[in-house]
Formats: sequence, C-alpha cells, structure tokens
Amino acid sequence: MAETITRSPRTRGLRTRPSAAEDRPPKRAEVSRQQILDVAASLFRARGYTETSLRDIGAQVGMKAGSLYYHFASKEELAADVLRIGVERVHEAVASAVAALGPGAPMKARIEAAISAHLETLLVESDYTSAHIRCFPYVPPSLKAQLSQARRDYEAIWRRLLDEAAAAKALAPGIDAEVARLAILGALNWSLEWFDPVRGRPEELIRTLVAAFTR
Amino acid sequence: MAETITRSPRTRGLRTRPSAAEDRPPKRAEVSRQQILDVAASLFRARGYTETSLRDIGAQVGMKAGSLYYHFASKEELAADVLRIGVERVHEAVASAVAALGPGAPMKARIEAAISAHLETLLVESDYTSAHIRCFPYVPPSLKAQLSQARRDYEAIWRRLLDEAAAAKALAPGIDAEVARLAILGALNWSLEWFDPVRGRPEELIRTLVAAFTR
DNA sequence: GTCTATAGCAAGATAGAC
DNA sequence: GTCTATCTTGCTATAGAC
Repeated sequence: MAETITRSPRTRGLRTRPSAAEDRPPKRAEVSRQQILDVAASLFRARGYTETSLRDIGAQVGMKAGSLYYHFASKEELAADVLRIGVERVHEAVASAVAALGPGAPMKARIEAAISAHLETLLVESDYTSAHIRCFPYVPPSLKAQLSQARRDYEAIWRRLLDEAAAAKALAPGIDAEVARLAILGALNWSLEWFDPVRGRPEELIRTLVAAFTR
Repeated sequence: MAETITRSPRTRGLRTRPSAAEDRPPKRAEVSRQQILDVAASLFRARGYTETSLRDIGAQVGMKAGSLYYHFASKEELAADVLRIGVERVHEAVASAVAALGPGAPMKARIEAAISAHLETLLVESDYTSAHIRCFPYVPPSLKAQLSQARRDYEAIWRRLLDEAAAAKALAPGIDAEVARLAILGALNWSLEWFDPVRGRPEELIRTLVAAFTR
C-alpha cells in the first residue's frame, strides 16, 4: 500500500512505475513533503480524517507535529492535497484504462475497464484515492468546496460512459444510466468497508457488476 | 427525520405508528433518555461520531453536556445504544417486509421487498440506522465488537435470501450470491452520500437494483 | 528543516450543589 | 435530574532556538 508520488512537471497518461530516475534529483523538502503526504494518505484511509492527528502523522514520518507546518499551512491544507491527488489519480486510471481499449471497443469492455480501474486504484493502488473516498463526507465544508470541481470532472467520465452505453443499448434492460452510475460507484466505494486484501478477489466484484449492469 | 422510540416491553413485528398510548406513562428519565438518543442519532447521522460532541447533543436536547452522564455512562455507551437500535430497526424492517409477502412469494418479489425496506429505513425512517451505517467504520474497536453480533444477525437475513434466490435461479446469470449481497448493500448504503430527500426517488434505485441483479 | 516549548482551545468526564 | 464548575487530556497551531 506504500506509494510515493514522484510528480515530474506534469504526470500525464499512465506511467508504469514511479521510476527512480526523474528529471532532477528532488530537493530534501520535497522528499519530506512526499513522505508526509504518503503517511497522511495511509492514516486517513485507515482511521479517517478527524481520527488522525498531526502527531500521528508526524510520528510515522519521524517528525514532530509542529514540523509539519514547515510543509503545510494547516491540517486542512494537507488533507486537501491528499484528497485532491486521490481523485486525480483514480480519474487518470479510469480514463487511461478506457482510452487504452481504443475508439472502437465495445461498450461492455469499456465499462468493465472503468470498473476495474476504479476498484484497483481504490483498493490496491492508491491510499490517496481510498483516503478521499473514506474521508470526504466528514471533512470540513471549505475542503469539500475545494474538491468539488475535481470530483465533478471525474464524475463526468462515468456519466459519459454510461450515457453512451445506454444509447448503444449496452445496459441491462430497465436500467437508467444515471442510477446505474450511482449504484455501481456505490458498490465499488463501499467495498472499502469489507474488502480483505488477503483473501479478497476484486475480480469477482468486477465480474458481478458487469454481469448485473451490462448486456 | 425526527423519531422517537417508544419501546414497550418488546417491539415485535411492524407497528404502523409509534402510537401515543403505550402501556404506562413513561417516567421523566425515560423521556430524557429517548430525546438524547433521538438527537444523538440525528447528529451522528449528519456529522459523524467523532465530529459530534456531547456538548452538541446536550445543546439540542436543552441540557448541559455533564447532565448526559446521568443517563449514559459515556459517549461510547450512548453511541452503542444508538447504533444497536439502528441495526435492530433495519433488521426488523427487512424481516417484516419479506415475511409479509407470505411463504410462497417469488424470489424476485422477496428481494425487492428487502431492498426497499433497507433503503426506506436507511434514508427516510430511521436516523438510528443511518447513524449506524455512517458511523460504524469510525467508531472505537470496543464499540465495533459490541455491535458485531447484531450486524451478523442482520447479514444472515440477506445471505439466506440471496442463497435461496441463487438456488431458485432467480439471480441474473453469472452472479454469485455473496458478491451480489455485498454489491447490493454497498449500493444501498452509499446512497446516504448522494441521496437528496427533496428531489430524490428511492424507487428508482430499487427498480434499478432489482433489474440488475434478478431475473 | 526540524526541534522544543507552549499558547489556546475543545473534548470527555467527574464532583458536588440544588 | 439537571446545573455549575472544573479536571485532564489531546488537539491544532505558533514562536523562536538551533
């Protein structure tokens, strides 16, 4: 579950590994900043926003709580970065997965790719994304407002995908595109509450949702 | 969303209204206790467990925080009562709704009744149930342990229902009963995060889930 | 950049008056 | 039963040394 964001000027498309050799050797402050973000994402995911203190984060980074303020202006700003990265990452993962199928791919395959990418990012790839999903509802309103645009951007992918699917008669009969979107994402996001990475098999949920909602 | 539990010796089956005339005029302490539980359920639902202080609860009841300790030993015990009532209530609602169909009812109708009862209880009927769903993941481990049996009891209903459905070939093709259970309950529980009681129509989600998972 | 030290505040909880 | 008053603890955040 450990992950480090090595963000070069701009991370675009999918990069297979967070690669060791980036443009420039990162400055020390940047390393600390990334460590803090990584630890914060992990703790926000595991415990929640309010339940995670800056002392907790500092302790895992190997730093006193006060030192975090050299890198972030407040807990809220730290959380804003974590949660923003979380949406961006799942957004990129889903967009890339669907795009990788090429323009002529059947709707069922596109939906399966989107479901798979969302779930994989949420459960396995990114503590940032899971932190976003688990914490967003409990975060202060000012933070919600900051994130709303990025969230809408991500939602738009799904809306378009399912509208296309509905138009192509690729959804199971009697299923509305918008309600399907909410149901699918609900089933996926809620898996955070029950999925056991040891015994679990994300593929089963993917297969079941595809079987249920597409034809 | 306001609700008061008027629990006579035992609440069994479904009672249409929480009826004004109960067995005995309730004592004053009982009235306060119920008010506290109602307010706590409402705030836990709206804000979350950690985000709700005893001062908040007291203020809405018209009482100082310290006075709550006459009725409850701790915040955790208060939350334990709220969350336990929450599962019990959705358990009763689903069990009654399915039972009301009679023994010969088709599986599709039984599943629809269960989905409908769960969703109605969660979104409309009971702040206790929605408080449970929203707070459980963030509550202290000792509280989780206290609730685990009641949760398993409720889960068992769904497991049985979907196993029966699978045996009767009433599930859509390619769908496993256990995964369907997790997907359906995930989609339902997550609706707390997006459902708007003003413009919303729970029926659409019910219809979509039935269409997706049954045949 | 990170530390120590601490300000300032809000939380859960308790004691005793009424 | 509820209040006032307060204890203790833990939090976010700041100031200044190093």
